[in-house]
Amino acid sequence: MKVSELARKAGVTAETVRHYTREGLLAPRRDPHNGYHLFDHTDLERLQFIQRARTLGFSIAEIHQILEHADQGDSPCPLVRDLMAERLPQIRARIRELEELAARMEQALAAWSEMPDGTPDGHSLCRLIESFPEPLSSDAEKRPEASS
Amino acid sequence: MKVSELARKAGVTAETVRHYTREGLLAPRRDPHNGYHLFDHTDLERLQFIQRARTLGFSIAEIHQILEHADQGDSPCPLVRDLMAERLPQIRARIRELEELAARMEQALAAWSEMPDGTPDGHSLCRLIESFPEPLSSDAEKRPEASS
DNA sequence: GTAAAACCCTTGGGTTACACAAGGGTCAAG
DNA sequence: CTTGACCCTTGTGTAACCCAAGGGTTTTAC
Repeated sequence: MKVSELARKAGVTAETVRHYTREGLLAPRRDPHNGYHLFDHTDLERLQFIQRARTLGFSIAEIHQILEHADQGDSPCPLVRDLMAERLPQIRARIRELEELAARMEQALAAWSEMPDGTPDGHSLCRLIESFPEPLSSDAEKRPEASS
Repeated sequence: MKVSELARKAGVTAETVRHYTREGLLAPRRDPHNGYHLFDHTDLERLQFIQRARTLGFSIAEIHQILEHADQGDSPCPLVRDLMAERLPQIRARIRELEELAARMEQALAAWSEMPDGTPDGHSLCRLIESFPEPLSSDAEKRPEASS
């Protein structure tokens, strides 16, 4: 099958399939006549595997490692376990950070009602933001993805 | 003061200061003699404001808007409130996603003990991953930042 | 007084996981 | 045989910086 059919069966875009192919996660045959990528059933399984791994938080680079192990006949499972054990506390930490962030924002919104909007006067831009504690210089705080 | 001094006082890297300057968040004077950026106290306040806003989840582009409002003498507070009200549910949603992710990973690690590692056999790459439910094609699940 | 250390500048490339557009070849249907 | 639907590759953009290179400047130390 060709790119779009594989993409449809797996529920991803054709661009994603091409991306994975470029990155070497998928290695389809080529139609020698026109250069089209030709995928088979194992490619579909592989793609579904990739998707499951993505929902488990693995990066493309990590999945690449996992697939290489498997392709060499080695069990990738120990690697997978190590990666998970490494990532899990990071996720937990991230959750805590975001919870603190949400708490700060709620606190800010609540404080609003008791604070006049106030025009910036050269010493204050927005009290609402300025009234927050200065971020400790050595903080483990990482930015959330502000993807509005 | 010069770049490094401002950076040190605010607890960021000199690169970050230069980045904000390039992006127009900071507009230091220039030493006409050598072209160095020259910051004053209001730049330090501005930078600290930026940092607080960052810990509140605002993007650089949003902070740019906020600062522009303030620079024109308008109160940026209503804008800030709108942005927060918009972002907060996104943060909450993100927390839920990450919690589900963490739960899946824990489930996976727990399931491990009852599952042999198993060499990939052409139909299975890693049961641990494959035993997870197929991601529903239309999922709102966004990837966590796998920055190990 | 001068040489090395420490800073400053700009430009350009790298990071993640794709999305999107351009420019052009291929293929099935009418 | 001409659309329209695909396919290909290549290049660009995204967020918020980090880092290196190449080259000027200032400060410090001997």
